[in-house]
Amino acid sequence: MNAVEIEEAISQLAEQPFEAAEFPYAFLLAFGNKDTTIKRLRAGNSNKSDLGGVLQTSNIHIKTCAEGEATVTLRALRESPATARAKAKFILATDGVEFQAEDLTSGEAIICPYADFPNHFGFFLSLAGITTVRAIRENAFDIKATGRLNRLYIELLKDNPEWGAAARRHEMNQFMARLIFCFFAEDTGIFAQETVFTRTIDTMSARDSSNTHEVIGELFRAMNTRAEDRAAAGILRWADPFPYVNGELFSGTTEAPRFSRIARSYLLTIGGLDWTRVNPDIFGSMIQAVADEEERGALGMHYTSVPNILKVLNPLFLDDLRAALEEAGDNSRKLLNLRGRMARIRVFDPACGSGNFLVIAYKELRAIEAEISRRRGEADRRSEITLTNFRGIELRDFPATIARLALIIAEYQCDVLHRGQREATRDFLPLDSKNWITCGNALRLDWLSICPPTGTGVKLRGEDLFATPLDQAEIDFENEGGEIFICANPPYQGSVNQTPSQKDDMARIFSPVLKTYKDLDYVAAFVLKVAQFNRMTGSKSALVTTNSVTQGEQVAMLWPLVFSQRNVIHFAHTSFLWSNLASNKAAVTCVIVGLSPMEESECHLFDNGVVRSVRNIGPYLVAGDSVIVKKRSAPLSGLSMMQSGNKPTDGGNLILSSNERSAIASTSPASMRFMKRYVGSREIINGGNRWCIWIEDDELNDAKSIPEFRERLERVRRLRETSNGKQANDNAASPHRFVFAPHSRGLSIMVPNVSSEQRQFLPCNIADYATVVSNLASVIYDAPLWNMALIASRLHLVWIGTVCGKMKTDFRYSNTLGWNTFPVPPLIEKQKSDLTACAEAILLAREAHFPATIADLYDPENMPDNLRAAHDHNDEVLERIYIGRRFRNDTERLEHLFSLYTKMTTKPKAVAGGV
DNA sequence: GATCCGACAGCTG
DNA sequence: CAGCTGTCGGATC
Repeated sequence: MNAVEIEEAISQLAEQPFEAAEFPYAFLLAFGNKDTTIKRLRAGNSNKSDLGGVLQTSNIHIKTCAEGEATVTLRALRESPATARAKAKFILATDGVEFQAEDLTSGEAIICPYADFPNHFGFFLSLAGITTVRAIRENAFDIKATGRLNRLYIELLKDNPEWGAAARRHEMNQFMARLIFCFFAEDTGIFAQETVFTRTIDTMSARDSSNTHEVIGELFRAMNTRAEDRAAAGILRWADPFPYVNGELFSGTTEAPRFSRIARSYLLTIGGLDWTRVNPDIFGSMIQAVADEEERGALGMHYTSVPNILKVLNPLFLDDLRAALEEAGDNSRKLLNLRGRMARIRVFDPACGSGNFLVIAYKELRAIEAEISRRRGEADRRSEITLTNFRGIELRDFPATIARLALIIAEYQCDVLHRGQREATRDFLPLDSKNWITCGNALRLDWLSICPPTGTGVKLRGEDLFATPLDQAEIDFENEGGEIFICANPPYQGSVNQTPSQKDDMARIFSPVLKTYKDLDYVAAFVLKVAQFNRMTGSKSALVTTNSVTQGEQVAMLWPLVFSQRNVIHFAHTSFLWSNLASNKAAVTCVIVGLSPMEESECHLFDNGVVRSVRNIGPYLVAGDSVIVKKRSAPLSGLSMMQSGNKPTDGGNLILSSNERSAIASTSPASMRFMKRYVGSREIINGGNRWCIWIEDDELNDAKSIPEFRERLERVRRLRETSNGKQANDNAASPHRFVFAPHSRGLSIMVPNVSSEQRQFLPCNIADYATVVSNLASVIYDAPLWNMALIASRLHLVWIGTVCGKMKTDFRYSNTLGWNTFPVPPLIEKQKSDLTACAEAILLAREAHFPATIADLYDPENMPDNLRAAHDHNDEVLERIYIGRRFRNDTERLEHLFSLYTKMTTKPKAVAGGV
């Protein structure tokens, strides 16, 4: 269940007559517990309550009671030993009149009339496994309104299928936006009489709903007609009290879809909600899901929390403005200048969704402006910050419509907050008619025409920004001091999952300037376009992106282009986990990169809550020079060749568990010679046995005499045949072979391709010739052991952690990016034999703890002393080879590696003589 | 022929 | 069910 569904279930529960015995079960059911869970609680075997209530382990202890006893009951629940024993997170007591609950983790409590408890449902959301951002939890209204509007939307489409078709989609969206505006306006004093919109529909439209659409249409028509034109337009008398609104919101057709009786009653219910409580930044991001079938299930998936938005906006420009405010103090002149500067600031979000970033930016600017006006003694002064300075582009029609509405609502709320209700209402209508949110594809639109660098309407056309670089002086002149700040959380999409249309967008942006761009994430197109725009207009920008564009192979594709546009990273946030409303959170790790086309003397690097002021930030988002490491197909430093492991592409059919292996072996003893040990990342790290079918070409007939193998090979053949992958197709005729099989004899060194960032050393191990290493690990075949000493070193881990890709924030090992690029001074034989001894010592230290796995041994909390000592010695020996002593810290390690890498890749001959 | 990646995905305590 | 940590196979070079 998502938050909206839970809210609906809870509201329904509160409307029904209170039944003391049933309430606890109904409550748990509303929070998404399964029927079987409830059944077991009823039967008593999973009910741990010692008070005759209902206690669900690790969740909640509920007890209903006689009237007037809620307080004592809650105390009893709090003090009950069973509550603690079952680790309950919440306690809840109610008599049907009063409702009391407490969050035992945070100590927060709720005491309210029974009928009001649905308004606090966010308090209990963690019962449903939904851990939300606090802002959302506290805005029950936005979730409630979204749920109701969602119902209405679906109901209307049922009766008016043509409104759902592409041709009328925009009208439908606009219709919904108008309704929302009217609900807001009638509750907040924008319409002179409270609830006039809902009441008029209720009284003027027939109960059978047959003319509801006509009534609404007439009201909309009134709001699109100026007072002086109304007589001529023949506006009906009952619609006349409604003011002229327009602002394009009510222009165009004022037709409304037909309403069923159900739809009409939904409409009236929604009108009855208290719309003063709407929070435009949250509401917008939730409501955008209503019109999108794919998103409806994952409500709030793209909600960007306010703290995350401020991570972008504060360092981009708000911190600077606040510092200027601080500096101005009470100096009237300086305050005036600052206000003038702020009035010219333009904020542009080329992927604005429902306008989250713009709304927050607007609110924050208004707060600063209000403080200026307060200090100047002009508290109720009209704001100089205009909505026209907040521009956005959004691909989907409904969010684009909502974004405009959200800004309008934000403007009104800011006026009420900073200037007072009377001033707000007086100046609000009619709405400005300019359109500042463009519905379209940001990667195809000309940003210069949507957010031109001058306020006077001169349009620069830049079809190909590279082909026609504009003269910087000219732009400075046109810009007249108004700053532009770009902020966005554009869509991410890895190359494999891009739609044909997205691939086409990528081609338009990158093909003129880069040969191999197809492995870039979709968001990279926004990064480059932003950098181009910065260079042309002098704007500064900050984007939330997937951390992939600052890692691994993408760095060498994207960042040279960004730097060639003379942009620098003037601030950055290193990887942080995304958080949103969905119960299974979007599994994505983000970074924030701030780009500036100016020379910045001071850059700010935000790393896990700590800010550092640094001279420069490189594309891997580490302090220091902007070194870019390129993939190599062979080692830079005379190391042994490392390869990918063997790739099955078998749908699991060539892979066997221990059980499967012994089952086959017992029926066909001859099968044993065709089965080899099979290891990938998981087996290297966590142990465990897997096996694979390994058949040489000349043994195929023998192997096929075993029925189980015959069937498995047939399944592999079918799978490869029907695959979309060319390589799989090509190998369909030889299902007994892995599609890629470099397996060879001899001692191998294996490195898992993915492993946890928790470990202080990269896991690696050796294998004998009988082992098949999977494509989830990299291998050095027939390996001199000193190679392993390098892999196991702290230096290598620091290198891999910086220049390779990541899985979330976990290490992802790559031969081309990490091993082949690893800079090592030339090694003499003595050094190699020292390192070999180090590697042997590490293996021996591990052996002393047989059968502990790598995961056990390298658990950072419980690493055995002898193993730690062996690694310490290994690092000592290796680091002496680099600089004659231990490095002081990882920063020094990385700086040295980067500088050695730069030397070795630019002047390889100079290094050969010794470092 | 060989990889690097996933607005991820599957396991486990 | 939430934290943890690495599968699998394809598009791309």
